[in-house]
Amino acid sequence: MQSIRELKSNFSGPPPTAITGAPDAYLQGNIRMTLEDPNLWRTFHEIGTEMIITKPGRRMFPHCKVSLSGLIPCAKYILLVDMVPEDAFRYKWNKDKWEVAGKAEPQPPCRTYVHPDSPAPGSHWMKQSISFLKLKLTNNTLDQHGHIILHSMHRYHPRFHVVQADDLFSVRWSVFQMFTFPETSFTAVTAYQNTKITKLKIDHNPFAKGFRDEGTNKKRRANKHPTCSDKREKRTEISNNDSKQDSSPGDCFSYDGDDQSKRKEEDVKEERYSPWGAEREQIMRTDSPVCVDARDMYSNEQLVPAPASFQACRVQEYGKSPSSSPSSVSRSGRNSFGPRAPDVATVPDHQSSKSRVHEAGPSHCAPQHHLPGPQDYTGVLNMTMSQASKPGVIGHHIYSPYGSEQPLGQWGGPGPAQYPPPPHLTADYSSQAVHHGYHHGNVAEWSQYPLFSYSCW
DNA sequence: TCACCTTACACCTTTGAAGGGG
DNA sequence: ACCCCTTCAAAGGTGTAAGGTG
Repeated sequence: MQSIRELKSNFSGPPPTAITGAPDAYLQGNIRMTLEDPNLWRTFHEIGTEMIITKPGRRMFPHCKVSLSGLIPCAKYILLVDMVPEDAFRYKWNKDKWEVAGKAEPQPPCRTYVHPDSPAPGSHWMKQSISFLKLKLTNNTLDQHGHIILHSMHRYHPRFHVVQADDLFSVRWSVFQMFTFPETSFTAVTAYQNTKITKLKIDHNPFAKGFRDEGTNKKRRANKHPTCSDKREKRTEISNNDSKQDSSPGDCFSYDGDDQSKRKEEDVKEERYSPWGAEREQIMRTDSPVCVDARDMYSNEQLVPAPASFQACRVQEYGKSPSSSPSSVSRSGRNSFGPRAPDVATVPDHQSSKSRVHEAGPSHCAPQHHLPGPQDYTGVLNMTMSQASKPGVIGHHIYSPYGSEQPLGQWGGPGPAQYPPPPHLTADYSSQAVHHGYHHGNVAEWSQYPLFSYSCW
C-alpha cells in the first residue's frame, strides 16, 4: 500500500506555483466567485476534509457557500453544483493517513444540484452570499430524492456552475462558467475516519453542539455504553489523545468565531497532520493576494458546443495515470482549470454570444441572445419536468423534455469505445473534453454527451 | 478477522405556525 | 388589516454506538 504522501512525491506534475494562486475568489471574465468561510474550509482541508454520506442523504459541512459578482443584474442565471472526482482511486484510512486502496469504483449516476433560487436575476445572486446548505450527499445509487450520489472512500470536490438562462430548460443554449475551490475537496465516508475531522465538525457545526466537551451531553456520554468494542476503543484512544493535544476548556470555538477559529487553525498547522500536507501548503499560500491570472486558474468557461475559439486541452484536468499520485494528480487536475490562457475561453459578450432557441418566457431586460450556432444543452441538464419546476437536483440520467430525440441511456455513460477520446485525452475522461469544447455539428449529436461527463467514463 | 456500512438514538438547531400587542 | 415580536412544538441535522455485511 502506497501512502498518499509517497505517491505525491512521485508525481511529476506542474510546479506547485501553478496553483498557488488558488484564491478564495477568482475572476472569470466579468464573473467573480468567492468562497465563503474560506478559513473554515482551509482548516478542514489541512486535516483532510471528510463528508459523511448516508442513504437518506447528508448535508455537507462545511457547506458550500459562495458569493458572486460581475453578473448582469437584470439577466437571469442558474447556479448549479456537481461533484467531481478528484482522481481515479479508492482510499482507505490507515492509522493516521489516507492511502490508496485501489481503483475507483465506476461512477454513480450523475447528479447536479440546482440552487433553489434558480433562475434568478444577477442582482439577486449578487446581493448576498449564496448558500448550498440543503445540498445532500448520498451513497444510495438508487436514490429517488435527487441527492448527489457519491462513493464512499473516494475523493471529490464541488464544482460550481453559473449559467445565464431564463429557465432550467434554456440552460442548454446558454453560456455557463464553472468554478472550483481547491480547499473544498473532500473524502466521502460513511463514518468519520480521522478523529480530528470529527472534532472539527463537532466544534463548528451547531447541530453537533451536543457532542461538544463542555456541552450538556457529558452525562449522556458518560452513562451510555461505558464499554466499547476493541475497535471503538482504538478510536477512542486516538480521540482522547487528540483531546489532550488540542482541547482545552474554551478551545471549542463558535462557528463564526474568527479569533478562535484562527487559533484552532494554528494548532492544526503545527501538527502537520494532514494526509494532504503538500496540498495544504499550496493552499495556504493563497492567503496572499493574487493576480487575476492566478484567479483564472481554477475557473473555466464552458460554451457548449464550443466555439472555435475554445479548444481547451484538458489533459491535465483528469488525465491521471494510475501511477500518479492521487492527490498531486488532483492538484494537477485543478490545473486544468488553470493558468493556460488559451485553455480558458474568453468570456463571450453576453449581448451577442447567447441565444435561446426556445424561450420559455420573455425576459424583461435580459439581452437578446444571438447564437452563432445551435447550443444544445441536452447533455448539460437532463431533468424531469417536476424537477425542473422545483429547483433542487438534476439527475442527468433522467429523461429530458428537451431530449426527446435522445434515449435515456445517454446518461448511463458512453464508454470510451462508444465515444473515443480525442487523441490528447485519456479514455477515462474522454467525454470531459467533449463538453469542454469539442464542436459537434448538431443538436442531436451534442445531446449525447453529458455536461458533467466525469461520471460517464 | 477486518473494513466498511447501516441503523437507532439522544441531543441539538432551525423553522414556521400561533398568539398577543401595538 | 397589518406588522412586529415572542413562544412553542415539530422537523430535521448531528455524531455515537452497536450490530450487520461481505
